[in-house]
Amino acid sequence: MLKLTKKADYGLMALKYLAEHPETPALSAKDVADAYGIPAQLLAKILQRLTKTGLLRSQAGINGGYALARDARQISAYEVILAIDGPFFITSCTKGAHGCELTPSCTIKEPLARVNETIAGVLKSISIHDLVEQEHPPQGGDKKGLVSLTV
Amino acid sequence: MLKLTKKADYGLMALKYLAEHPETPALSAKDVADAYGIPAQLLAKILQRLTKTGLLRSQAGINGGYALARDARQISAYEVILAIDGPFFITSCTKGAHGCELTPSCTIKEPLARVNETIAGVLKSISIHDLVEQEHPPQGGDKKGLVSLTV
DNA sequence: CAGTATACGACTAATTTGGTCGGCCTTACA
DNA sequence: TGTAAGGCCGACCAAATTAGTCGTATACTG
Ligand code: FES
Ligand code: FES
Repeated sequence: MLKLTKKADYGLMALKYLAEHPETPALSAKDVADAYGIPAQLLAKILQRLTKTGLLRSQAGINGGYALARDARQISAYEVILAIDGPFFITSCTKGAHGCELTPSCTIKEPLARVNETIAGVLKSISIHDLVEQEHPPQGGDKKGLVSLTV
Repeated sequence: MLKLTKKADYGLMALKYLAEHPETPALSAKDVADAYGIPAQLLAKILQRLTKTGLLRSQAGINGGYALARDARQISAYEVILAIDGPFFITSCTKGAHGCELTPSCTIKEPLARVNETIAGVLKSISIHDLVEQEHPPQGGDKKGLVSLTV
């Protein structure tokens, strides 16, 4: 409930791993999968998807693999999740398309849509680079990426 | 993905409905279920759970039913969701108990835990009363419950 | 060409969620 | 005092989603 899918998690982990190895021109799906002990074929599919959405660049053939398409700072967690799991809405009813015709009396969705935006905002404010940074977390009064919005 | 379960949704709807009818001493699960067209038995179970966690007061017997245990302002969406779906973590690995022993190398969880807290914070800042209020939403520069935290 | 890698779709398995059923206990009130 | 409206609870089944596998085709390197 209200949690990332494993695929999205894997995706983030992989991107982070790639961000940590900027020297290497490309890392194969297997390399990354082995590093974290996640199913290679599954990760492969995930990376393929990320490639299709433009977050990664791929190279087939020997010594091929994947590399970030942009700087780690320019890739937000939001993009990754979006690419892997598709658009997400906290409310069950999509609202945008045709509303919740079944339960027209329910007005819960409106305020919840804001929660949704808030979450999206937070996710957008986190970049892959941030994930790498916080590897060694105990830094003091850090304050970048301040999120502030009214509910 | 990253969405409320229907149960939680139902629960919020029900609480909102109860909040909208403060005159009546108690509304039966069936009353509420009919009002929104949701399965009565399922709603009943949800309301029972909310009762057990102290958000509702119940009354058995004829003319019995449920009523809010506290003022609508004092019940947060967070509590409701927590009561229905159990504690939620955005990360797959619970982290608290025994960490992610399987993938000790993964440090994704740390920053994501903050996202988790942010979401929880937003949810906590929304009360059932807010849901009722925003029924007729187009009010101007409202600014209560401002959430602000660093990521 | 041989070998290593991505690309992609179909499929199955596992998990989670949604929903139902049946029996029991409590209370109002006729 | 008995009966019907209602809550309470656990077991169970069904549907949906997610996780993971397999097979095959294609691309690149040397
Ligand atoms: S769930 Fe669709 S309007 Fe409430
Ligand atoms: S998923 Fe558990 S540490 Fe990353």
